[in-house]
Amino acid sequence: MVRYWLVKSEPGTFSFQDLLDAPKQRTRWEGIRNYTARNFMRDGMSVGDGVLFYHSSAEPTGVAGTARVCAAAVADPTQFDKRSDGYDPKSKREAPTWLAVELEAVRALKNFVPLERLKAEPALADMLVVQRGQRLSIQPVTEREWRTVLALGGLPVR
DNA sequence: GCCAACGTTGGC
DNA sequence: GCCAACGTTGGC
Repeated sequence: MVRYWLVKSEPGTFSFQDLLDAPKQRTRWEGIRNYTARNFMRDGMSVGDGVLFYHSSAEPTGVAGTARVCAAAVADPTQFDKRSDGYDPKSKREAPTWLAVELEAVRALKNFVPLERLKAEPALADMLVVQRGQRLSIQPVTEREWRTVLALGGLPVR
């Protein structure tokens, strides 16, 4: 069953263009340190799921492109790396606390869809990313929301 | 840079 | 197990 997701990234740290430029256009989605987001990766995300790549803390904020899950969640290596911001001294190698899926770029939206446009779209009124105070960095997206965002972005909906 | 909203931590 | 304090997120 294919599902849909939205992931947030600060483009100053890792933008959709960075994903397009990455080897094989893939990256491990490491550094997630929120239990709800981790649980989505562990229990929800499957290879092939569609992903909206959202730029947060940016000018403008909004959806820049689409990606897909290309590998299921494994232990996030940065939790064991003392030099990493994501280092977690409480996490044990035999029972890792934090996980990371792998994402692969699919394509940039033809038109970047700003948050303002998402908020203005009645079909997206219930979408998590437009809700006030919603800061989850990995969010489930309904098929209808997925189709609507792709249409706003000028991509054909497969 | 501000600050509202939220998640996590830790004292009790 | 409660909840105040704290740190972080992220829009503006």
